[in-house]
Amino acid sequence: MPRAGLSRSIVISEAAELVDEVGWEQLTMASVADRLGVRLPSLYKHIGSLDDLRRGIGLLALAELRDVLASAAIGRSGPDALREVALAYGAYARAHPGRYASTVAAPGPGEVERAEVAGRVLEVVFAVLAGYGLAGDDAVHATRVMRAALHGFVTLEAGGGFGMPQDIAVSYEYLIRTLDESLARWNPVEAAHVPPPRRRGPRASPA
Amino acid sequence: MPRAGLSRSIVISEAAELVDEVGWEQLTMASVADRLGVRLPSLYKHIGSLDDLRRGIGLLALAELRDVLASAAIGRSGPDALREVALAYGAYARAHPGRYASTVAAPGPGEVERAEVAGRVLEVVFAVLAGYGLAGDDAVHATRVMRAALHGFVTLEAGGGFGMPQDIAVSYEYLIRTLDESLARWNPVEAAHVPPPRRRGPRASPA
DNA sequence: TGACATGGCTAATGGGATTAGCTAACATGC
DNA sequence: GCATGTTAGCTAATCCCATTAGCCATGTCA
Repeated sequence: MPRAGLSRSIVISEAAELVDEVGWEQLTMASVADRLGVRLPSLYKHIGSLDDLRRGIGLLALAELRDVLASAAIGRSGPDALREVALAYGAYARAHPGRYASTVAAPGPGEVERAEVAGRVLEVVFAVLAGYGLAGDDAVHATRVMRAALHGFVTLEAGGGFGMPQDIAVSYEYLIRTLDESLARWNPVEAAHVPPPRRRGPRASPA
Repeated sequence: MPRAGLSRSIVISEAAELVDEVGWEQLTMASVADRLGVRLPSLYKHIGSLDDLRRGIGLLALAELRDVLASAAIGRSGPDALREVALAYGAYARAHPGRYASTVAAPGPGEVERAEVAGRVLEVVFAVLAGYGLAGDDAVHATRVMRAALHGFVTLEAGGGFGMPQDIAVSYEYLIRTLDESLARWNPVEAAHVPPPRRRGPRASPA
């Protein structure tokens, strides 16, 4: 029985390929073993469990995503940077639907490494927002708005949620423009709109 | 052995409760059977399969969501309607995370009923957009932008994706304002921004 | 070369989905 | 009230996947 020459990182990359083909939900240890040409239990020499494998893919994907976004942002700023980053984000999600899905789960309590990588993705976004003069609380809220919009779009697209015949790329351009205008015109939301704060008492600044 | 008095709709509503408690991914026929106090195979007298059950929950949730949104929109228009609908959307997703997750999957080829209900949700959104003077292609693109933003936000929130301490409700207000401004200032994206059309030749109007 | 660590394997366990087939409960017509 | 047919819930059985235990060959390294 010749050795297959596996390793944790090989298993994870192969699983990442697989998950892009069959979907995040369909990932099984059995299918990964099949693809690697080994018996199922052999994987446990490299991977602790299916959950462990999923976390590994998530980590890989987050790192890739950060690189992709950073490359898109490099040498650009303001609307230009926003647009390129948004396009790169959408392109990554489309090219790697399985990996992309893996990036969503938040880091659990013990997942220091993941929190770190996720933080490096945030850095890129913050850099883009800095081009709009946003920082501090504003940047946090703006990041959420931006992430929500991009993530929601690619998720719905991947899920086949856009049934109408209109061109999806055009819709994405509208989304980017919406974000651009919002960031460019950013200013505090009126306190009146905010529901009564649950804690910490009323806040002087809304962000 | 007294009868349990089950029916398809009872099983589905009970499963919907369950899925709100344990999460969409964790739904199993076994746990539903447990909760209903019957043996696992008994469910198959009412439900075709786990997938069938999931579809049933999705249908139920979509109908509920439509009602919730319609109620929020009633008697309002423009920014007011937008805001109330957005808040209702977020409230539903927070109150029923499992059900909400079930609404995402697009109707498959044979799922006429689901497509119908989903269409009725869209009607509500279109009504809101009409308050901004949007119709036709514009309304389709605007709907996608709006859905993407709302869906992305509640999904990330549910997934624990917002780690920073800033108030999430405030971020949501920023999101709503972003949408409001975008809808109010809606106009065609410049053709230059749109990547070369893949088919149907170049389009005169971008939408 | 020989001992050791380790990767891949077979066997076994446990849980969930699904199907087949039994039987008691209910409805219905007499 | 009783015969009859339908059907809901049950047990038993099958299959697939995750995970663990323990065997043994491979490769390393003194």
